[in-house]
Amino acid sequence: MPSRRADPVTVEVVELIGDVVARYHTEYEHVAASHQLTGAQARVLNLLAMEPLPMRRIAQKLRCEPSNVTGIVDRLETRGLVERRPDPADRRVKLAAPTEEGLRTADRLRESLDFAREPLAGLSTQERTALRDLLKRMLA
Amino acid sequence: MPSRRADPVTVEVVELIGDVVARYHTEYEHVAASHQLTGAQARVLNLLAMEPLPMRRIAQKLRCEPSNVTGIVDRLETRGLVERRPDPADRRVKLAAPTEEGLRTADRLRESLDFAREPLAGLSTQERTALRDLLKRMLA
DNA sequence: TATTGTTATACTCTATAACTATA
DNA sequence: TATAGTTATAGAGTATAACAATA
Repeated sequence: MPSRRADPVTVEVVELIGDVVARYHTEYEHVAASHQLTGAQARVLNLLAMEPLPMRRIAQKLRCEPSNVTGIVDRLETRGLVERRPDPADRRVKLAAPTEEGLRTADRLRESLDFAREPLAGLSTQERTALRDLLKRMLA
Repeated sequence: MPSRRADPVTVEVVELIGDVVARYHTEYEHVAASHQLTGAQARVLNLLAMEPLPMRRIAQKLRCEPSNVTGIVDRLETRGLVERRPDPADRRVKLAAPTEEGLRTADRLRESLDFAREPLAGLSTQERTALRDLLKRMLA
């Protein structure tokens, strides 16, 4: 292998992706903070708004240890945004589910995020389609 | 404003960007960990490998409070990867600079990252160019 | 007076290991 | 015995406020 040095365009794309990542992260944390939530809390609340999940599944989605989820859900529960329910099928399992207020907060969170993520507005439909296809291929 | 609901393609692109962000983050942390560094430490070391910086500037680059940089640089300094130097022009300022070993680590880190980021290899030069231009417009 | 870096403090996220209650 | 969730613990990143040295 004479060299794995990337060509100039690849280097540019990698840097741009770094920019996208930084921007995405900054905006996500900012929107979460505007709802008095940390990034991790916002992610969990958003997950649970789609469907209630066992603690273990949350950890898998977040790619972290199950012990961490206990604290995150604790804090959401203290805030009245999430509640733990027993799983009728397996008494070892606790299902974390959003409360009514949690669902409302998740909705407002998602609206803010849609808005914050709208740097795409400057692209035409054709361009967005092209971007979608390229990103898909890249992640394949 | 009747609705700010995004069109389906935009939703798809936003989700794909979320995937890219997650993947980038995972790989960055993984590569950093393989060098016994946290993500924040790797980012600072990478910054300093480009040029020595005052503590204040590092905080600005990381978008965090200056007090946090003290600890991160402390840990890099304990590891012998970074050193603090006085700024001859302003005795209040401390310049953080990589040691020889720090530069070597930064080089190996960057090589690993180039390799890890190579999902781009599946795209042709034309496609990479198109992706670059779309990302640029998106970030403009 | 204003600025640079640090310290002190408190909170959150993180992983590891040990514990409990179920299965 | 294996699994789900928790607790205990320790390390790291984060923000805020107060401080010393220097400008």
